[in-house]
Amino acid sequence: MLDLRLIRENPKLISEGFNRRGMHVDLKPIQIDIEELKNIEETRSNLQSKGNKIGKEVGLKIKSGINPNSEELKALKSEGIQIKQRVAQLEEREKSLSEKLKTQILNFPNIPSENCPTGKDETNNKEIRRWGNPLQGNDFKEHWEIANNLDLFESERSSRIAKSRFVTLFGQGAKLERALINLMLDIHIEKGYKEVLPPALVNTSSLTGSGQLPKFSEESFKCNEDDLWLSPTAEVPLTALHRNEIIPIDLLPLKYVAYSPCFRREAGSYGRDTKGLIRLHQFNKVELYWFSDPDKSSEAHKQLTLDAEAILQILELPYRVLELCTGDLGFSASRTFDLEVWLPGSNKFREISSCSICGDFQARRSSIRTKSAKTTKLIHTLNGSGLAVGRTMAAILENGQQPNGNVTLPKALVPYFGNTELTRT
RNA sequence: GGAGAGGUGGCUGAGUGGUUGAAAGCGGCUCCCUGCUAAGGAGUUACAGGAGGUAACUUCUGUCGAGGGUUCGAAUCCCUCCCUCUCCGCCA
Repeated sequence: MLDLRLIRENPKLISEGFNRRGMHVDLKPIQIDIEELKNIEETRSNLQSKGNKIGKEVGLKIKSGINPNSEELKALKSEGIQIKQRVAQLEEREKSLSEKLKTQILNFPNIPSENCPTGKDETNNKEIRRWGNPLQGNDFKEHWEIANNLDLFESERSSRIAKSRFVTLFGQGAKLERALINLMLDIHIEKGYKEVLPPALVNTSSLTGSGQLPKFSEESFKCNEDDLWLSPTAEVPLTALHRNEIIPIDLLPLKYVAYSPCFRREAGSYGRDTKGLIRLHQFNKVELYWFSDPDKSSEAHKQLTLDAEAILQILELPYRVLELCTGDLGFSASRTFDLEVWLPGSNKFREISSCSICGDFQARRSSIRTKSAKTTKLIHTLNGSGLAVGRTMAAILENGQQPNGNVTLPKALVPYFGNTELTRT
């Protein structure tokens, strides 16, 4: 959420930020509403002040022994009633105005960081670095073919259980998923992250706090009987973990790593990535999350990205790092580095992690602050996958595939999996 | 799901209609005294928003789980909801 005060005092900064995202919003009407709201608040609080004084006066007079039914007191009381009625009128207007403003502002995305390159869409993203040697050739199979051969998972019967875009893992496939989750968690814990296993269902406030609501309600599954949604990413419960808190500055940064199943409706992606593990309604993810001192968040962003990259390196998976341009930036992010893993079967890089700094955007929505000696200020939040587990499995299958149909596993995974390769059983 | 109890400041915990934003204690901070592993004394210590001032600061409003209501006046009375705890039932 953007700062009301900033909209009031520096609307240019905001509209320029929106322009860089390719959005054009006229802030004038909002500014007018903010101004009116301010004026109403002022008159209202003056009236209340008057009312409070009358209340006290009545109390004192009664105490001093004046007849409670005297004309003097009656007059005071009726003045009190009148004030109360006028206050009620003002409050009504105030409430509808501030609700209107709030919904508008909750629908505004974050302002891109000045470091974020301006661009129209994903074609303007900037490659920053590469790691590893991508396998090239025409003989590489896509991961679902490999998996099918090894009986790792099945999609068709999963739609019997649930619907399309769900997958059921079997045998070595299930075990590999488990091994990957454990490896990722262990490595991050080793680096000082605190492990969290959050609820998979989250309420409306949590989704609003991290930016998924109100704008993207069609992206998440909702439980109709309750104020609960299936969490689309652990970013949501992790942000909500410290909602309405003031975190002492010497405790920062708080670094969390969370494994969670993630649920997404994938509305509007019919026909895309219908095969395999790339785009599912339910997938597993290990998420990295920082609550950072706002003065140190830029450095934190780089570190978080490196921590996510470390998993790819340990798993010997070639990848590249992209800096997203303003046109491809997510709603809550002010700057994002995407990690894309190499998939030789389809001969391209695929997103496997998105490492974003959100500045105070989520912190303002969720009211998460820090306190140093004198001042209280909003903290900065950062998140990134470390990594998306299903896509990691796809990458391991495609990069480790052998001509005989087996898959050689990265060395680091062997202790977790208990074998050096996946074989036909 | 049924019955009961309760939700107050960083924490513990008073407060059942009138200068109570809230006693007391703990903790935190500042200063003083003393000087050796400690103790004592004084002061200070919630959050949000508005107005005024370069600023230190002053001032107004709101906030005692949330939202309504009664009243000139509510932490205190009434209603609804949420949450926590205890007992019973059910359940992985």
